[in-house]
Amino acid sequence: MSASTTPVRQSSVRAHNLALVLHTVANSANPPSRAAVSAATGLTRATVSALVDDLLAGGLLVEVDPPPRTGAGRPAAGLALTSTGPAGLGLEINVDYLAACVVDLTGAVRHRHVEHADQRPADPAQALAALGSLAARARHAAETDGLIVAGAALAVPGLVAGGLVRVAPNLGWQDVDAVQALLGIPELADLPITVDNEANLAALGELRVAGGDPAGHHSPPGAGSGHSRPGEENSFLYVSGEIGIGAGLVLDGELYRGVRGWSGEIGHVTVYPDGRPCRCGARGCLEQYAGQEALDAGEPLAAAALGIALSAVVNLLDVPVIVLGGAYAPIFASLRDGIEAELRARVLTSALAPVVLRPASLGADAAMRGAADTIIRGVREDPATWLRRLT
Amino acid sequence: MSASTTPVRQSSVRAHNLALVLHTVANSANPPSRAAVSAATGLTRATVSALVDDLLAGGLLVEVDPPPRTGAGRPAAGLALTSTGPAGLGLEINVDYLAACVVDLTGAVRHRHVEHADQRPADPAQALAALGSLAARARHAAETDGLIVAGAALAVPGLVAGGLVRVAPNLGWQDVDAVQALLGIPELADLPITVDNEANLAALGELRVAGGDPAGHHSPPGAGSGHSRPGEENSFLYVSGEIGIGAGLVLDGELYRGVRGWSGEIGHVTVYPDGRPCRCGARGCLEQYAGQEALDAGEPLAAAALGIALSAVVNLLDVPVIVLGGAYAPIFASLRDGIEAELRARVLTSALAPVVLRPASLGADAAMRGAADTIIRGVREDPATWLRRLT
DNA sequence: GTCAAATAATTCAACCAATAAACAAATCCC
DNA sequence: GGGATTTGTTTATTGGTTGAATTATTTGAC
Repeated sequence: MSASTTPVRQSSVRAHNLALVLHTVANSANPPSRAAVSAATGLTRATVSALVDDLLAGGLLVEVDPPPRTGAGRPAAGLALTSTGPAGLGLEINVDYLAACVVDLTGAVRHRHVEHADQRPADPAQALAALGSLAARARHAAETDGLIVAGAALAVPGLVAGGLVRVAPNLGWQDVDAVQALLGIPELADLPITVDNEANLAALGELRVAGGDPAGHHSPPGAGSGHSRPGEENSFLYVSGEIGIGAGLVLDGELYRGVRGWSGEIGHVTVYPDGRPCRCGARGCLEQYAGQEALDAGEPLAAAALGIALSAVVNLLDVPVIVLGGAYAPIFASLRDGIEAELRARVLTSALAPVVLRPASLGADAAMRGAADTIIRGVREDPATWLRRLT
Repeated sequence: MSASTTPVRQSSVRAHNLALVLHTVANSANPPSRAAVSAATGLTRATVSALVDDLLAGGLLVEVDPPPRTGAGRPAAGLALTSTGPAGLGLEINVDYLAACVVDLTGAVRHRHVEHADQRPADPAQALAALGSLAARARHAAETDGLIVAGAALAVPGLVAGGLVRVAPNLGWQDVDAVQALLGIPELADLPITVDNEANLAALGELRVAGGDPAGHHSPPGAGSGHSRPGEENSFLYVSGEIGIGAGLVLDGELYRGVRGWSGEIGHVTVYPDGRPCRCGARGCLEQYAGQEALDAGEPLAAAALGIALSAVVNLLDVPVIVLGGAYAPIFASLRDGIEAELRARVLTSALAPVVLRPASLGADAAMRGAADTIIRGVREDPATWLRRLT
């Protein structure tokens, strides 16, 4: 418990407990009753009732048919996340497509629009205008479904700091204020919008699938019961192989962005100190051996180079799981043995517990999904703010 | 705000705010008044008064002479951490010495006992018995000073997991239950005792000096005002060069131990994939080029190898500061240029903001100090539990 | 069929902790 | 000495959880 710097008042207690109840409902396999939530959280039944009332009134929970009866007693009312409440708008701009999706509070993808087109000839303003109209369409479709879009997040393949896209080499962008551009579109002007790096958001997308949430489409092998586990699958490195190689690091269920937001530059980890020169100016960067260009050229060292760099990550951070995404996902089978051989040899603790290596589950949608997830995650973790919004 | 899994009651509010007040007093340059604490925290003066009363009654704070008067108004009563309250017992066992120290709530070292002797011939039980009697003497000395030892922490040069020293190669230990051994000594039997890796604890010792706490002996260059800063000096990598090379990673003021507690194994990060064989079985590990044996042999590649490995850390984690400790501290000047050249070349963002490299400030005492700090940190971050102890 | 047992959910008084505002204390400055 | 000013305490109020009692609804036994 690190002493945060803010005072706590009674209302913070309520905010916390609202989040706790929502979280418990979200992570239950079957719609739980108030009594079940009470047992799971340690809160009194009376308190849970009061909190649930607020969440029902605020349109975050709904009562559904109870879970199958077990014995005697008054039947319970099942609780579930609503599918007509707040939703997140996930946006992505990449070299050869624009995409938008809407995810509801349960984590279900309700709308999905993808527009294939080479963005490189377009200047940032043009590309963002096109994305904006795609986003506006997605929002409109969602709201005719009864959803309320709570915010939007944009994934870009580049370095983001202070809300600005500092540099996105493959788009040819530099210091672009993407948020301002999107806010300039009338249909989006009222939304809170954020930008983040594509690998970071894709990592969050994988988190949704892997850990913490049965609303995701598959359970990881060996995962325990529905509750938030301490670390096993909640800590992993997501590696996104594109032209460059980016990584999103999730530690204990939280994305670690670094002090200045520049973490995850695994593409420029040195693999062969005297190796090939890299466009970053150094020599022997991973990107030169395992970037998409090297892969396309049939680089024989790709898997070994990845294994060496990943071994460094595991030795330093003790992350138990590595997820390969982007261009790596489809060729996972051909990379696996080469990477695992290096991990076995180079990770000091590999004998004690092997590192789990797996392909990304969401494919090309990971970043967009992760972007939308950040929005609904915001509502889930702070429902009190959402409830206050109803003036 | 990640929704934790525990409910919050009113008493948690009090516990949090007690910690907040204590933290604020600890991080103030001059003894603050209740009103100043109120202003700094956002809590009401009335609330601060009530909290301070508890902390005074519980012997964590004392009233001292007020800070120099400024203008009109009733004079304030200054508040300061007590130097006769709870204290932490820091223990260290290493290849050629045993050590114990006592640190009070203000962070001052009140007692320090070091016993030079080669521990390698001794078996674990012998070594721990000797350390135990050193610890008992330190505790006795502290308690005749009016201190109350709140707990002890032990630093060992090895891999610790589940409270056990799994392996400490340089001591020749394997699966040693050091805590049990120490608890077997009558004078220590009532203390909460923990063990941790030497590099981890040394990192925490450096944190005390570098960030967050003016009670440390020097302020870092460029550090801001007394308050807990977001990241600058609160995130760093501490690298401890001994026979092996360990690292303690501090992110946002918290030690990151890894999912299984095995983080920080920088000594086995690959630097030259086809390089010298390492006793871990791999090739080209950093340890072979920058471990103490290589340094003693005058290895010319030491600085470069360190620079390569550290560049990987910075690229991955965006840590702005690297602290060199252990055997590196005394030869810092000779390593600096070589390391910085690699960092400049290989860290992608080095042009945007250079990585700060500095020697450890605490020298050989870092781990022992850090161990003691973990105890008083426990009291500082959760004063409510300490207060409850007075049945 | 009726009644007892069991389980779910709500109501209500008590309690705890923070707040706001009034009040008391101690000093400065004219 | 008296107003202005700041510190610290007192008191009533409010928000939120608790625990016990109460109501509601079902199963199962006789």
